[in-house]
Amino acid sequence: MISFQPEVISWFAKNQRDLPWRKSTPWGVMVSEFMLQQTPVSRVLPKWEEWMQRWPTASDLAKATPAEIITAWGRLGYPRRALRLHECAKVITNEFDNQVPRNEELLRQLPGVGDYTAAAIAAFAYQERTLVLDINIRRLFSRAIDGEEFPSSSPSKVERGLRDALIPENTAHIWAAATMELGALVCTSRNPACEKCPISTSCRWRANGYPKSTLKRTTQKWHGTDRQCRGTVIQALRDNPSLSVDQLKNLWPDESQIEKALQTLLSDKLLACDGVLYFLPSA
DNA sequence: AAGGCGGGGAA
DNA sequence: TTCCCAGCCTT
Repeated sequence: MISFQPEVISWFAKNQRDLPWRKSTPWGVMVSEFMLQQTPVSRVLPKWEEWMQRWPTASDLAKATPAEIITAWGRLGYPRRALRLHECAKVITNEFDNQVPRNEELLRQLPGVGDYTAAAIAAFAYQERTLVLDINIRRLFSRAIDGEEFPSSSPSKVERGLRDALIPENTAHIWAAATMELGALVCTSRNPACEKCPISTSCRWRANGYPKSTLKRTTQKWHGTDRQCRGTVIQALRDNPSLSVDQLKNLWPDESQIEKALQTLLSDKLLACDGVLYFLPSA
C-alpha cells in the first residue's frame, strides 16, 4: 500500500528549502516552533535570526523581562506565545540544566507546547521517532490517501493511527520534514502544484477528479466589536504609551467594553503601573 | 466540540 | 473582501 515514501524522500533531498533552524540547536528548534505556530515561514525567518542572536540559549531568554520579550516579539502575532516561551525558558533553565527536553511527554507538559510542537521538537531537534501532524502534513495525506481536499478540524484517533503506520523505521524525522515540505511547497491549500508533485500518480484526490471539500471550513475569524475595541486601544497606545485608564475610556462609547479589552490585553501586551498603562512594544 | 487569540500577504 | 498560516488553551 505504501510505495510513495521513496519518491517523497528523494523529492525532499532535491527541493527542500534552506531553513536556518534545520541546522540549529534544540533551543533554536524550539524557538522556531513557537514562532511558526499559525505564522508563515517567511515572516518568522528574520525574527528568528534576531532572537537567536540576542538569546542564544534558554537561560539567556529566562533572564529577560516580559516587557523586553513582548517588544522583541514585535508584530508576529499571538503575543502570548512569547510569554509562554519565556516560561518554558525558565523551566528549562531551572529544572533541565538549560537543555531542551528530548522526551515527547516531558515536552508536552511545558506551557504552549501541544501535541504538534512536542512531536516536532523531539523529531527535529533530537531525531526521535514521533508522529508529527501539522496542517501541511495533514492536508497532504488527506488528499493523497483519503481523497479529501482538506483534513478535519483536528486529528482523530483513527487519523493518528493511520499516519503513524506510514512512518519509516529509522528516518522518522526526515519523513516528517519531507512530508511537511511537500505540503507547504506543492500540496498547498489553494492552487496546489500537482504537476510538480512526486506522488501525483498515486494521489486519490487527483484520481477522483479533485472533488471540492464538503467539510465546513475551520473557524472563520470574525472581527467583532470586542476585537475592534482592543484594536483601538492598541493603536492609541502605540501613539502615546503613557495614556491612563480614564483617557482610554474616552476612546470608546461603551466603557465596559474598554474594561473588558484591558482585561484581555493585560495578560499579554500591556503592563499596568500606578494607573497608567504601558504598551510593551514601545517600552 | 467549539471559540478565542494577531497580523500580514496573497487571491 | 476572504482565506491562509509548522497551534494552543479554555469552556
